Amino acid sequence: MCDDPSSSATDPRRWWLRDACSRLTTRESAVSSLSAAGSRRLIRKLETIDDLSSDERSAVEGLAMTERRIRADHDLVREGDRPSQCCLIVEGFACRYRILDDGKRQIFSFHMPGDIVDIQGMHLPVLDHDVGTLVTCDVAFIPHQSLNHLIAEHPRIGRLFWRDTLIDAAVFRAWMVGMGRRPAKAQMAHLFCELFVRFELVGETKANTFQLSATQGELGDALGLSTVHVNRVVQELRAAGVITLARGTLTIDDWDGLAEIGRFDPNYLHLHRRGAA
Amino acid sequence: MCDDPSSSATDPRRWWLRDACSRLTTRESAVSSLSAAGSRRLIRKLETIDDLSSDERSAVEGLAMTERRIRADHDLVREGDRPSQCCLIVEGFACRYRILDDGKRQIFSFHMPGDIVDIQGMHLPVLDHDVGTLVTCDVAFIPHQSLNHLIAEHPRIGRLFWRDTLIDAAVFRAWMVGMGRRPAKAQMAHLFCELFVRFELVGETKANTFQLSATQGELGDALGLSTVHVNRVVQELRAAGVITLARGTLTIDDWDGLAEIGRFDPNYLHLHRRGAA
DNA sequence: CGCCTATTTGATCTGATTCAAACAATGTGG
DNA sequence: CCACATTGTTTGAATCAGATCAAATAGGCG
Repeated sequence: MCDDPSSSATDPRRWWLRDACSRLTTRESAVSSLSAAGSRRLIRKLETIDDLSSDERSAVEGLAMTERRIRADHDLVREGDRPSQCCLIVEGFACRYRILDDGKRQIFSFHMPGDIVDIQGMHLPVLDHDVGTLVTCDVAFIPHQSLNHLIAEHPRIGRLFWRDTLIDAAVFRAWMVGMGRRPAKAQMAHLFCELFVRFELVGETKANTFQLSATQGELGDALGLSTVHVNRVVQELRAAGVITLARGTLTIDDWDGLAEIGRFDPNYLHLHRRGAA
Repeated sequence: MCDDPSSSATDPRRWWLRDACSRLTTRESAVSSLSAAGSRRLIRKLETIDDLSSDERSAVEGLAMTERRIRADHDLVREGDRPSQCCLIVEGFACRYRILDDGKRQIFSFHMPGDIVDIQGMHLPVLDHDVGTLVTCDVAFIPHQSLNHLIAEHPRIGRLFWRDTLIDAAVFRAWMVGMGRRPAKAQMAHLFCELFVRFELVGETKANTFQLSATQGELGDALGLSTVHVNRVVQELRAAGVITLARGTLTIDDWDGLAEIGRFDPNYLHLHRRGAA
């Protein structure tokens, strides 16, 4: 983790984060609690995958969680870490990514309230990529032990986590299609559709609007495009009248049009509840 | 499945498969057995993830399997299927892919003996992509029921499958890095390194050589490149003296050179045994 | 041999990158 | 509350990696 600004500053591969960290002036606030917000978020997320019994819900509420506020552009976990806890996003927006030796970055996924970003750590001892915040986030840390106990007592919840992992992989595949075989405009439209549906599921939309807390450069790192090109494609989508994007707020003005441009078919998200389409 | 050539011929989206299927002159041979070869392959594969006890090994040997020979360019499972069994590759080479509405194809992963290509089907009722053979394959079909029983009796094996799924996702991420942020030459070199390591693990290499049963067009569909460009990049790698590729045989003449070009670091494969590097 | 598919080569085009600079928004300290 | 610093967005111009189109060559096989 990037608690200490100097830790990343000494790592030459982390130049972009070093800059980010050097802006840090105060320490993170570390608040320990059972995080009612955290379990509420997690329950809501799990219920997008399948129903929970009241018994299962209260078991999730019993998870041990330590909630902390993490500033923007800080890592929650790093490649090579051997974590003993999982990170649940309670508020904010985070991403999984990898930095290449030439300084380029590839973002693999975006994460929103309710997402556990490193469930992987429960089964593979060492992480193969980083997870970082894109804005200030409230993050609940859940000991593996506590999760293992939950799953042992409630095997159905274990299966929900497995399904969540598989949906994660399905999202990777959808991104691969965009990067490998689709023009930038379609790829970006598809991403916006995906994010809208996922935000909608966890109650983070207002009408046709949601907070897209990523810069155009960060969108480029996710789509495999340059900042400049992202900007031009955003303008194309604006000109097509399908979206409005300003100051971190994305409004979908014409869902059908956007979905058509992105050839968006939400099947791959394996929604349990009806999607936004 | 594409047992019947006409089934795909009627699907307008399947033009490339229709061509492939129309070549079919004889029916598949369907041989039912307990497939000693299948369980041997599966055991070997699982042991690349973690050790198995002799008890666990014989439990895997007890899995119900029906082995069949499937011709090249046929689907094992299709998007929208609700499979009741898993497909284990016993011999051959297969891939997961998706066809876009403009006829373009994106291949998500390659699969070799020992791989179960649709473990996903055990937890998500409906498949979101296709799986097809690239050459004639021997495939063992294992009922979900039988696998569920195995996992219930041997939870450690269940955890191995979970780890395998997570490694699968790690491979997706590695490909995403290549597609989004690396030049074609590095991306291709990385793929060749990955395939070599994976073939080596399951005993399918001879010295520095393995069968790469994919055309340059298929490699392009995996890398997000055109056939023509694949050809030119292959030639660059040949000229660099790192590989020989002819008639489906890939020889790595200079592992260090190839790994350097592809910035290949096998950590993401989470190998239990020592890799080929 | 003749057919089919895969590989290779050449020429041209284009989507996207890179470089450079202006502009807008937001925040900070005096 | 303004001056200034910082980050993010936008625009323009030049360039390039890789796509596309077209056609030749080479293997593999009945």
